[in-house]
Amino acid sequence: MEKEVTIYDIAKILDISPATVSRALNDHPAINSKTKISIRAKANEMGYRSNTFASNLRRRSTNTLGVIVPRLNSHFMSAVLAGMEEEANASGYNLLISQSLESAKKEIANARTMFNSRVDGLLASVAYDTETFDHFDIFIKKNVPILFFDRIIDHPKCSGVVIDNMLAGFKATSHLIEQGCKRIMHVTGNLKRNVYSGRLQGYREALVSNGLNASDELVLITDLSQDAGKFAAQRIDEMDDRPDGIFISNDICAASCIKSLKEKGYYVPKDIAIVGFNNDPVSQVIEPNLTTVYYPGQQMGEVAVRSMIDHLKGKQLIDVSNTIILESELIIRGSSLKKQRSHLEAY
Amino acid sequence: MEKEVTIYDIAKILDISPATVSRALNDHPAINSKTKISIRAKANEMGYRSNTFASNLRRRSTNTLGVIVPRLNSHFMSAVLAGMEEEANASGYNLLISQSLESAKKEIANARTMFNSRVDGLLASVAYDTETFDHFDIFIKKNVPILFFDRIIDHPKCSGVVIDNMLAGFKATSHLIEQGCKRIMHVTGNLKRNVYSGRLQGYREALVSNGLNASDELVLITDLSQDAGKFAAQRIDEMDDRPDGIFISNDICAASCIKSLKEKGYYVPKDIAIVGFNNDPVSQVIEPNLTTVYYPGQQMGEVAVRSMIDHLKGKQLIDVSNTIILESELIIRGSSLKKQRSHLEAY
DNA sequence: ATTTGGATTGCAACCGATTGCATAAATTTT
DNA sequence: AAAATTTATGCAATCGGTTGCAATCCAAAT
Repeated sequence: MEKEVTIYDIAKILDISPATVSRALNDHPAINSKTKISIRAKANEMGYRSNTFASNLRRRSTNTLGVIVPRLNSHFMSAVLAGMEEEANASGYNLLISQSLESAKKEIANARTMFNSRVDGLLASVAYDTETFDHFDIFIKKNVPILFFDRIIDHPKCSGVVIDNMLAGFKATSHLIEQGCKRIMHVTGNLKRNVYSGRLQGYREALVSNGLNASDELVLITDLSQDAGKFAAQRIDEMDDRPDGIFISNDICAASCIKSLKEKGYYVPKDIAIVGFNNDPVSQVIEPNLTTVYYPGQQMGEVAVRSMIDHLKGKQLIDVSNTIILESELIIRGSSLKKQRSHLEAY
Repeated sequence: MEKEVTIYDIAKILDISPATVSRALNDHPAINSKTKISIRAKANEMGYRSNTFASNLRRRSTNTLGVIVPRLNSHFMSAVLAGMEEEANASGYNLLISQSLESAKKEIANARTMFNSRVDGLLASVAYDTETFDHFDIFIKKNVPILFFDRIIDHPKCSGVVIDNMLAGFKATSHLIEQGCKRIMHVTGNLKRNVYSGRLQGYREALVSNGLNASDELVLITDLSQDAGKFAAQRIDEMDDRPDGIFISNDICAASCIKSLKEKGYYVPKDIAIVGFNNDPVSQVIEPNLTTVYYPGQQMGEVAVRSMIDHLKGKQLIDVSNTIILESELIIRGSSLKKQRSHLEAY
């Protein structure tokens, strides 16, 4: 184990003070540029690396952002994290990542850990069953900025990065209506979460403005898992008055639902047209290919980190508690096309 | 912004020394248990939180593990990370995660960052085109343990967590042979990576031991992307002597290949049987469902972190440079079943 | 009553970088 | 040439825990 080189070692060799070395390495304007050059050269030569802890301790900041996500292993979240990582890395920030596994309890524990690790800022997408904001209060109190993404909590001191879920839900449903669907079902998740309640609202508005049935019996609240897709298909099979279109808030769930429906002998989209959400890889593999809402994960991650870092560096926009809304886009594929070429893609 | 509480504040109030407070909070055996209790109570009451930097600075360790992966956004890697996160979290370790995006250059930069962040240990799965070990030398020199997982590099000082890729490749290929395939193709990735070279070797052995053609023209080296799947199908379509079975080292690629083959009018598995790798969600959505090799991602992450932490805590097993081999399992689905019920799953 | 030894606690020196203030050196102004 | 600035560097305190070693306390042993 080699001994670590410190600024003291450099100072001693060059016969100057550690303070000067520190300033030189941080490009402080008060240091003569020739001095800087020689110090830097020597530092390199000696294999010096700055001790982050000493620096953090003194400066009282960590250059680390905390990230809490519901699950790491979803296509969407992977994309978000990939974006975050790239952006953070480019600005010299590190990410401390943890997952709540959709449990509020674990989320609370994670928040605590992040807090104790003294992250400079927190990026969070809340769990399925998170009810309160309490566990984030400590951050607010200590002035640590919080930015929510995707699944956000409205709070006067926090900003957020989202898509317009209402609009996305509206577009998805309207598309089904255009394709001739008259009785449209919606399979969604916990309505405490903005993403699901927003989409539901968009779905309802589309129905209402077209004079279609928007009753609660057509809304199925699930955990949007693969099993939930099966369950939905089962449920539909048992209905007297079956839907001719379904808007499902998650592609994995939608794909599994299509699969089950086909097994039960229904034709998609002829009998039932389906629209999913997320543009997950499965949407391009299921037959028929799944119409879905594209949702810019990578970009969401990038934007979230960028806006957090800008905020930390004092460059933040005028409004601290602003919400950034990213575009989403309906990608039309076979699973919803009743009118055009639907016979080709039917099965 | 509230003032942070330190052990000095606690010490002053209780009229004891900071050293005692520090020891009490760390459950040091020399401290009287009653003293401990009262110190802990007071610490809680005052909202004390330990300053990690001061602690790290003094102890010269970070309680942080660095993780370098090729990509964050794959199903397999998400599972690995989820496992790592769980295990690390349970032991009070943090994860610093970065992705190489399959580029050796970025991997080198990431390694440098990890090194400068003074991670206690490094967990890595190397990029597609990593050629040398050089960028990891600094860790070895400073005695920072490195553990490779999945895509490993053999090095006397590093341990690894893998599956038996050769065996998996052998099983997958043998299965195709059992189903009556006589001319089996293999689509794989960069052979510098153990995972691909191992599977290739297993594939060859299965062919050879069954007296089948194991020539190079049947091996297609690609990046295993979706496009590569299309490309493979295209290539097959142009062949004079077409294969009747394909073993593809990645489900995403395999699914896309099946899709393309179907579009070109081939029947799977009747004309061409296919086996993939990874048990990605798409494998259960593609029609016919994809036979694949299950690969315990979550468990791999858990084991990697656990074994790293055990090592760091001095509990490591006798052999420092051991390799842990996890079980993989062939999951048989429709895409390879020529004999049994194949007509049902044919299309 | 004195000694012995384990159980507790305190002292004080770190860990390595940062920074307000003072000082010295170089340059300009008068 | 002396005074006033400007420019560069150093001093020393500080961030908050950790830990080797010494000191103290108290009950058991002699």
